[in-house]
Amino acid sequence: MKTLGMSLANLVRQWRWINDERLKPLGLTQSRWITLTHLKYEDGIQQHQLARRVGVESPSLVRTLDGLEQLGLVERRPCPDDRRGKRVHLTPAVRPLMDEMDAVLAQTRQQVLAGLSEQEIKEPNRMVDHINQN
Amino acid sequence: MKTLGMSLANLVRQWRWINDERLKPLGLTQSRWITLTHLKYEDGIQQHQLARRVGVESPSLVRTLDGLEQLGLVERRPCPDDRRGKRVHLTPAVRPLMDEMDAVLAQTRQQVLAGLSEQEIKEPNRMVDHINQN
DNA sequence: AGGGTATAGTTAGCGTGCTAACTAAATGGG
DNA sequence: CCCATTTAGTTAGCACGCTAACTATACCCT
Repeated sequence: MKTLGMSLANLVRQWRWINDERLKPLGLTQSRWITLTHLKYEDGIQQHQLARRVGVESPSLVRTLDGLEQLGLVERRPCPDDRRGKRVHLTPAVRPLMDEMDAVLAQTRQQVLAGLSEQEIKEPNRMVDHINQN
Repeated sequence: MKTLGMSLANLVRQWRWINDERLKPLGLTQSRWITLTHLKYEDGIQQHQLARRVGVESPSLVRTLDGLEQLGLVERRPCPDDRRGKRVHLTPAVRPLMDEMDAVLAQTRQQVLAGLSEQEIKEPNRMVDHINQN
């Protein structure tokens, strides 16, 4: 009596649990490491764009950034060309964490995906794309 | 810069959003309709067993059942052979909702899965199984 | 230029998952 | 038989998603 949707939801929660458990010593939670991962590739990106990349609404990101800022891992700076906006920058303090974080995430990923082929791994993306057409 | 895990998480959130949006008029939210779906197949099941079926911890289910009980859709009755336990029963009031709920869920499911083969649909379950071995 | 609309960020508050800690009842071993 | 451990349910409080509503700024159109 379990549909695909329920199974997927459980899968996502377990995946999250594994990462959270391992990254807890670093003070990182899921929303935080996802945000850092995106910032690593687009440091200085504007806040609403970052929200889009991460795939959450603005208010969700606000709280995550508040946490990261308190940890001193991230900095919000005013946007030079738009006085409403803020650019988000990584601080030097984040460097030591990054490598360890990446290692943990890679390990989890490998563990979860072991035994699945390239093609099988790409399948869910088709579903995501399909849904996005609504 | 989006990993499979993030894509899956987004997919699950969107799926949930679609169902919640359509079932809102009935007073149902995700945790509620999932619970009802399981109860439909095992009416009178004990609370901790129901939590296992649904795939959540006991405290999560407690709150969901509180809500369903307030709506008059569900009833907690004492367990005859264990004075600690409670059995969860559907009430007659739930009947009119059931059909509509099933229709909405089936429609969403079809919409999300359109264009995917049987085999592709079963793929995620392999992942779930794999993770469960940790 | 001035006024309506749109956009960036925030705050407030809800839904739903979790763990930790508690009570009451069952169970098992000396 | 009694005490220690386990189990069922609950409460309290956190993480993180959302929408609604607010402020400040930008933009656009007459």
